[in-house]
Parts: sequence; C-alpha cells; structure tokens
Amino acid sequence: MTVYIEQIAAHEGQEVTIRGWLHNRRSSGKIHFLTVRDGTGFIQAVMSKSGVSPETFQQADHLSQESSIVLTGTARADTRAPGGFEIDVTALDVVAPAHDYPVTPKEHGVDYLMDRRHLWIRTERQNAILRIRHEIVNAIRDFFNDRGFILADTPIFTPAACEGTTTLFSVQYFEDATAYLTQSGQLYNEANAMALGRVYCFGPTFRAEKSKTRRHLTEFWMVEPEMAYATLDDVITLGEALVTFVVGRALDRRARELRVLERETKNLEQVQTPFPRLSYDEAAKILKEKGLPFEWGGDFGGTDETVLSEQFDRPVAVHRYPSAIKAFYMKPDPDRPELSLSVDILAPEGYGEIIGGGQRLDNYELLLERIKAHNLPQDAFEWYLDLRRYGSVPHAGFGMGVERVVAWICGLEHVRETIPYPRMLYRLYP
RNA sequence: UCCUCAGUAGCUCAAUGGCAGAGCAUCCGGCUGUUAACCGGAGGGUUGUAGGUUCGAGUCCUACCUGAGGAGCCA
Repeated sequence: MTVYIEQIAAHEGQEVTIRGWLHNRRSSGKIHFLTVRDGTGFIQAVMSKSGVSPETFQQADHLSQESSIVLTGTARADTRAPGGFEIDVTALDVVAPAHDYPVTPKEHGVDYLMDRRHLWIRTERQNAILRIRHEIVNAIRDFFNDRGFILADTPIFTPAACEGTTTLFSVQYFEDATAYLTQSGQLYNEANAMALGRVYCFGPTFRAEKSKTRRHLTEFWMVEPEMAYATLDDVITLGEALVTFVVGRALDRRARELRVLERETKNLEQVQTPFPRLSYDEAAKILKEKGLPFEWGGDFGGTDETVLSEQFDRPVAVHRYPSAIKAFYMKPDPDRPELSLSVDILAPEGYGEIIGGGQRLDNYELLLERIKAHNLPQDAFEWYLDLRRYGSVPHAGFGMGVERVVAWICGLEHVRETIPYPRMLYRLYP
C-alpha cells in the first residue's frame, strides 16, 4: 500500500510503499540506513543484507543523494527513530539517479544556497518553514472568512502611486502607458469596503526601495482588511485578534515543524489578547528614558522598535503617530490634529513592525487638501475622492506582512527563508 | 545611495610577506544500529578581476566585480 510518511503511524506492522527521494545514506557494510523524504516528512529505511536480494543491496550501496526512489517494506515503531517509526526494506526501485547533488547535508553559505534555492527547499528545515507559512496563510484566510469578511482582491497593475512615498516598479503597459506594480491594495480596499462592508485583499506587494536588511523583500505578501463604519480602536482589536489566532494555529497544527526549527515556543504561547497599547508619545518617552537618540516627530528605526518590543512579553500596539510621518490618507486625531489615528503592531523579539494601519481620512475637503499638499496627481485620485463625495463613513483597516509574521513565528534570522523564491535587491534568480 | 566586512579545491574554512593545507563531498576499500555515522587510501588549485610595491604576494597598496550585515525607507 502506497502511503505518505506523515501517515506512517497509522500503518504500523503493515507493508507500505514510500515514493520519494534519498535524503541521506549511511552504511555498516552489511546494513544500509537510507533516510527517505517524500515531501510530507522524513523517515529512515533499514536495509539488511539478509533482507533483500544481493542486487538490491548492491544498488543501495551506490545510491546517491536525492536520487528518486520507490521503496517497500514493513513499518515498525522504533524509539531510536526521530519520527518514532522506521521501515524494514524488502524492495527498492530507483526511478532516476541524481549525480553530484550540490546541497549536501554539510554547511553551505547563504549565497550558495540562494543560487540553489530550488533545491534548498528540499531540506527538512526549509520544508518546515514553508509548511508553517502555508498554515499561517490558511489561518489568515480562515480568520477573515469566519468573521464575515469578503475577499475582494485589488489590482496588481496600478495607474499611479498609492501612497506617493515609496519607489515603485514600473512596467510598460502596451504602447503608451506606464503601469506600476502595487505597493498596497489600500485605496481600492476602501472602495470595496464601501461596497461590501468588511473586506480583505491578500496578494503580492512590490516595493522598489533599495532596502538591504533582514526584514525586507522587494516582493512580499500582504493581507489587508478594511471595514466601513470602523474606528482606530476597532482595527487595533481586529489586529490583535488576528495575530493571536494565527500564532495559536501555528502552535496547534505545526508543532512538529516548530520543533524541527528548534523554535522556543514559550514566547509564542504568551501571545494572547489584549496586547499592550502604547501611544506614540508614551513610546517616545520610553526611548528617551532608555537613552536612545530619538526625537519626538521622527519614525522609529530598527533599534527603536526592538527596544520598545523588548518591554513586553507579547506584541505591542503603538498608536497615534504624528501625521507628518504617515501616509496622506490617515485621519487626524480630533483631539490633537498633529497626530494621526494610526497604529503599528510590533512583534516581540526584535522582529519589528508586522502590522501597520489606522482610520482613514473621510472628509472630502481635507483629503483634497492633502492630495495637493503631497503633490499627487488629482485626476488619478478622482475615483478615490468619490468615496468621500458619495456617502462617506468612518472606516479603518490595516496591512499585515506575511513574511515578517512567518519569520517571527519560525524564529528566523531573515525573511528571505519565509518564501519559496525571495526577491531582493540583488536576488532575482532562480 | 552610504558605512562595515568578506571572496583560497565542488562545499565550509586554515595558511607570521617565504614549499597551496584540512574536514566534508566524489571515487576505491573496511565495518550488521547508523543519526551531519565512523576507519584507511586516491584524485582534486589561474587564491574574484586588473594593476602596483617587493628578491619573493593568498597575505601589503589602488581600482573594479560579486556577495553579506547595517543605515535610510518600509510590512
């Protein structure tokens, strides 16, 4: 019976067939140990000289790493096996050999591995990360779907800059026009929320910033919810519920993968609502007290974010940033107009900003003023102004960067390992 | 774009300005419980590129190329 390795426990004592690849091989002359992987897991197959034909035993002796193989044998529980089970091999079929496989079980440098990313993802560690990413993406979709949000995807080709701040990738759009790859579904989300109430978009996002840090990719995935008739408070509550749900799902369903990564889960288990909420003013005060060279009015740098998040055992919501350092569409705080009704949620352990959002400017005159002040082309924003012309309501939303969440939950040094093929400043291959 | 660091065998790395080395991988041999198995042997080099200093450069100097980390900007 053909089975997947992840289901092996249900077949103890039975004869099973595994279809996969040879991950590693050890031998003691008259006994071979073949570590096989099939995409669902890794298992050690034991082949003794007395258990198979001489030809099969000889063949296994020369089997190279990553050769594709189909093997049959008896599933047996064994306390010595990392997964709890082994297979006593009775038959082996080599589908295709692999010669001089470059990603050996030994150490390799980052550049070497990145050039071979298409092979690197076969390793147990990368496998675990991508499985956790899958779980996180699924959890995000379930979270919004279960709460009545409608998935309404926003365009990837856009006619103009959404926020006017970051550098965009441009592409030739047929003969005459230039299109830009989206940096946020935000503005379209607002229109969708006016049509559907509560919506979210979930897709790739592109930033042509020449950022060269462990927290940046040029192409990354972002989920952006937007709600009509919602306030800053509503999005903070939604954000902390989302983060808590996603972390809980990863702990619940991907414990094995987190163990592979040797992730300390104690910190993740503390992620429960409510999150501490800190005004920008209070955050600035903390940074001053810690002796950092931070001036009120500026945005937080990487070090600032790390210091702030270290004050708490769970993510922290920092709200009401100065309007001057936030996007033009942020609504001013009625009590203090120099502040915006904005929020960033910072992950613990120095992983930085994972959520950014707030309440949107819903007043026509003020929005028009802001568009002009930011030197944005008004005609490109006429449709966006329409949302304030025809039944404007308070509304709010945020964006959450998937790769940063995955890096945090997995405890990774760099976001480049959280996506199968990362796109970075100097990385477009493979 | 700026700052810092790195580039030597297929991979990971050594080598005081003085003979180009090790482990792993590969190939050959040994081993019936290995977990990155181990033991013995063999093959494997335009020291990123181009100049310069020196009796002599992997090593020092200059420029360039490639990459990494960080800054700015952001999720």
